[in-house]
Amino acid sequence: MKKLERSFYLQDTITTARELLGKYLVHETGSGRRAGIIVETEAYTGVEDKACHAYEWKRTPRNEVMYGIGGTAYIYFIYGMYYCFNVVTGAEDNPCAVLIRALEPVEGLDAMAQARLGKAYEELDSSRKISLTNGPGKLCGALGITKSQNGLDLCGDELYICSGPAVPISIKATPRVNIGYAGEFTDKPWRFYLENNKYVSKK
DNA sequence: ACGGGGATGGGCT
DNA sequence: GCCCATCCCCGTA
Repeated sequence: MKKLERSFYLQDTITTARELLGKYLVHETGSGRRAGIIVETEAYTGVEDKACHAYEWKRTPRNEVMYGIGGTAYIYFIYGMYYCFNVVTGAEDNPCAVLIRALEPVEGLDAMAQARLGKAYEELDSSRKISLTNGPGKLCGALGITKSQNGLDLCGDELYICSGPAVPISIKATPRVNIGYAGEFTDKPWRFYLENNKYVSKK
C-alpha cells in the first residue's frame, strides 16, 4: 500500500475519478488513523462544466484551492451542517476536482462510530454501520474532515490516499447527484461507483 | 419501500 | 435574502 504520487492527480479528471475507486483514503488524526476504501466518486470537470464550482472561471474564497495543483484537498461546507471532501485534479489554474461520495470503513471504526453517533462500533446494527460513511457528508463526519483540512497537500502526511489491493473491480457510471441546476451537464455520466458495494450512497 | 419536508448556517449576489 | 455536490425523520402503504 503505497501513497499516491503527484503524477496520479495530474491525470484528467474523469480518469482520476474512476481510478480513485478501490484506493484507501487515510486521515491521520491526533487520536489515531481513520481510513476507508473509496467506493463512489463524482468528476467535476472544470470551467465548462455547469455543475462545477469553478464554472466560467468563477473564483471566490471558497473555491480558491481548486486553482491549485492536482493532489490538493478541496473541502467546503454545505447545508449548514456538513462538509464535502474533494480531490483537486490536473495542472494549476485548471480548476477541476473529484468529489468523494462514499467509503467502505477499514481502520478506526470505533472513532468513526463515536464521531458520527457517539457510540462504540459494535453497538451499531448493520444498517447504522453502513450509514457511517455512505455519503459525502457522512464520510467527512466519520473521518473527522472539516474546513481545517482545506488546501492540504494529499502528497503530505496528514490526509492522503494509498493504492489499494490489485483486485478486479467493476465500475458503474451514472449521472451526478443533486445537480439539477446544471442544464445539459445534469445528465453527464460522471458519477462512478463500485458495483455491488454496499457502502455506495444510492442505487 | 418510498417520499416529503425540516434542519441549519456559510457563501455569494 | 436566496442558494446549496446533504442528511435524517416521520408520514403513508
